[in-house]
Amino acid sequence: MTKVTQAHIDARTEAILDAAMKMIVQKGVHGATIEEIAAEAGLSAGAIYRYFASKEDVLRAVIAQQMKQDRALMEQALASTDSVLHALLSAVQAVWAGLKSEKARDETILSLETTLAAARQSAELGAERRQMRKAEITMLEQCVRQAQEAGEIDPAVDGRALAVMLLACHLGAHQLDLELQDSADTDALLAGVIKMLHKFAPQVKKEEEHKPCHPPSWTDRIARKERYS
Amino acid sequence: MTKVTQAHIDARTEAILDAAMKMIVQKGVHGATIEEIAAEAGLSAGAIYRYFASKEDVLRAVIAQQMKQDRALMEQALASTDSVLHALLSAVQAVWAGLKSEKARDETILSLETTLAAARQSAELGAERRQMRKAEITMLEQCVRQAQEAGEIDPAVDGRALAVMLLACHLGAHQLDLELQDSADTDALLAGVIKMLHKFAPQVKKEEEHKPCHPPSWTDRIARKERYS
Amino acid sequence: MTKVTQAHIDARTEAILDAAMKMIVQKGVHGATIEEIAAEAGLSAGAIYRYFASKEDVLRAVIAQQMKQDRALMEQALASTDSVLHALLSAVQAVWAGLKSEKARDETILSLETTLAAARQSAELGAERRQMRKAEITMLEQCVRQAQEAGEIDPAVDGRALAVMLLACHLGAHQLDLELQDSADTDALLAGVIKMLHKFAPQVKKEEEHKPCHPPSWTDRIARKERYS
Amino acid sequence: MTKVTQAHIDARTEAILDAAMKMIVQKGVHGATIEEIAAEAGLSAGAIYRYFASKEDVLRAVIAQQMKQDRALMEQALASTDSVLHALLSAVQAVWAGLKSEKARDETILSLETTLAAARQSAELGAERRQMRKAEITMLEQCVRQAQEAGEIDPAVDGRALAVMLLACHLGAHQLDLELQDSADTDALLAGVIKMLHKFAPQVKKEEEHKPCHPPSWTDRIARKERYS
DNA sequence: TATGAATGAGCGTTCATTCAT
DNA sequence: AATGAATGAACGCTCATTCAT
Repeated sequence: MTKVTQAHIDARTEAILDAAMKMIVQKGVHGATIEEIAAEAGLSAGAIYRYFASKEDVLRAVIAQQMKQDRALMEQALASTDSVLHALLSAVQAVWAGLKSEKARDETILSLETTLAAARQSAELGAERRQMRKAEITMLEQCVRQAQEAGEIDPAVDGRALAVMLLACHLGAHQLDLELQDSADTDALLAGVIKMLHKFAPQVKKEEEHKPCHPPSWTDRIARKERYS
Repeated sequence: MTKVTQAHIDARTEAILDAAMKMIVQKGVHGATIEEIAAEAGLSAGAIYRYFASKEDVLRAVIAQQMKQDRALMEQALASTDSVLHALLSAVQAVWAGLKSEKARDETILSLETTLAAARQSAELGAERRQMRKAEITMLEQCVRQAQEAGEIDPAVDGRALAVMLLACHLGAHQLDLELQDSADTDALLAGVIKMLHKFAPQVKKEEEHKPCHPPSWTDRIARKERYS
Repeated sequence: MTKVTQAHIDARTEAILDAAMKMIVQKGVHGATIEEIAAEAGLSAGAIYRYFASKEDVLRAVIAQQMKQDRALMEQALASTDSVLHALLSAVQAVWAGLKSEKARDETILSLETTLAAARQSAELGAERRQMRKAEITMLEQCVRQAQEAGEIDPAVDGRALAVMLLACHLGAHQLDLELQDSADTDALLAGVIKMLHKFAPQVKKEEEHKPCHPPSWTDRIARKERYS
Repeated sequence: MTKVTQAHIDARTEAILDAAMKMIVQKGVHGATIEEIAAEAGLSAGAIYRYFASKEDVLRAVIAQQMKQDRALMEQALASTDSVLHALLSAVQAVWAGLKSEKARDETILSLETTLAAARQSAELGAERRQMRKAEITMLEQCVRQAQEAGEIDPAVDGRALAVMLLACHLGAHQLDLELQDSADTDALLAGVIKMLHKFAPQVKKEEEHKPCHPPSWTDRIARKERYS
């Protein structure tokens, strides 16, 4: 007899999560109220509770979704196989390219909000977050190791150290991008990272052959980049 | 004419700010209550309002203070003069050493909280934050430039790009440290950064002579560092 | 013309009342939700409103039904005719036997809930309840009177007083049984009441000849009853 | 510096409890809202939480107070020593006298409300309630035993059974009184109980010598009592 | 007729803020 | 100047009730 399909329920759930993400970004985890989230999702406050057991539950779902997307993004970026160094560079560039996207700011804020929530609230969330970071580091490390075996990166380099540095650069770049807003110079940062990776190569001469995929030549655009006001 | 000296007022103000900082770190901006802050500062809730107009006012003051301290820390770290590269490395190490200190976690949390507040609330706060980051980058860039002029870093390197990368590494390292908790491997990260800086040098041979100041040889401790579980 | 017969409507109404009774017993008048009642009755929440105007309406109906059942129970218990004292004792025992039944607890709770509702809510409900109690007392009083006329109870005894006492014992016994749960000693209470009734007999010698009907010898079981912990 | 004394706090607490009791009696445990209780106590809703941690806490306190008073009343009533039967009769009369008091109705409702809460909600409350009833029964039983030893009650009577019966009569009388309102005939009930107790005496002749203490001769007033309308 | 998604009023509770002391 | 009792607005959440399907 029910006309309301599972698809409808899923759509609503999705809408609530989107609305919640938007409000969290705008007002923060505590500042976002259920009423606002509901209004943003086109519902009344009470209706939220047909889809989530509590506000905390909504928050958890938002965070979980964001973490899943985060990891998927990196996995996918590292999936290229022709040259490991190439893949690494592609990954770096793909992630960096995200900074330019519309939702970058929101995602960064949400990520920081998650970091704080994980650092403070439930130990469970913290553990989950730690697992995610470890997995990310391990993925990067394997990538670096493969590049070393392929002779693309100096075998003397500590793979893990480089992986951690890359991840830190990634996280810091997002934060800087958020803080510097329009005047951010993340292109310069990308160029720096790429140059650094090349410096780690055994031979310094292959500096030109990797020319990236989708975002056409970030490196080139650095020169055109306006200086800070 | 007043019995209550300015010094007394300042002391109280300071105590309130310290207490607020502590509570914000523990509970977050919204989670920290005036009553808790007052108790931590040794006052009653009502007394706060003799020194600050509102809770938001307290928060703003805490953030402002944190930003001032942040900038001071970096300025001081870069004040060394004998060798610019040496100074840079010292600065990097000094900041990194902070990660190990008792208050590192608190300061990172507060910094992220500030980042979020600046990204969200008043445009004024955001502008202030942007200025701070720009100044930091400029400081680092000048440092790099000097090192290049002194022949310590390859002149072909984009100074600003390197500066941005260093700052991003710094910020990201703090965040990672917060998220990985005890299992963080910031030593490896420091080693990576140092190695990277050396890679940027024209001659690779000066790798050993900079041996740092207070925290005795982070580089050495990297080898002893246990792997992730 | 209607496909839906009156029988169907009655069956649904009955099912809803049963479900409501069950939920009221479990959760109390306020604690029972329409949704739970509906689920228990095998309907959706909205369907209830085809049979009852409001939740309060359902509650009223439940209470009315309970009061009707209450009175019917006592009328039936007193219907025996061979010996009036015998009938009285049978009635007492039948009611007491109910304490042991599965539904005793539920009925007691519902009865107390009804008592409270009658004492608080509509004056109409209160009047109805009062009528019920008066009728019960009158029934018992007539019974006692007949026993007195039959020479089974001392004619000097105030029939109404004894009737009131018997009813009070009955009500109190149910309440005690509810409160003492498994460790209740209602057998002892029954024995006391029976002994009391015999004490009221002109001659004390007929103490043995009434041996009850269904529940085999409550009196005998008293001795076996364990003491309170 | 505080002008607000402990006495003030105690007074407020008391006021809240009184208000809570009043509202519970009027609307029931669930129907009584914090706002109403606060208003009745002359406070705003939020102020309640300076004195009690939660609504449930207020309820618990009300119930605990009521139970304490209940037990105290019975203990005191049984404290007389000249004649145990006399004490028992006094106790019965004292409790019965309470039925006439202004607050009797409220206390009965509160007691029933407590009974229901104990039967349903926390097992802790239920256990407490059970303890209370057991203690009451034990007290009455000892009283009966002493009366038996003093030759005032037939030694063949089961002391515990009589005690349980007395308590049940007590509880039932309160309930009946609540339901019959003004037309209740609790005097007749008292007379019945007294007569019953005398019937249990070895010799029936001492029927006149106990003439009670404070409430002057309930027995006498029975005759004047109007019949039901 | 029956459904169950949605509403919206109202609850318990928290907490920034005020103010009599 | 400092207290902390009190306020009152707002939050998260529940649930009786409605109504499109």
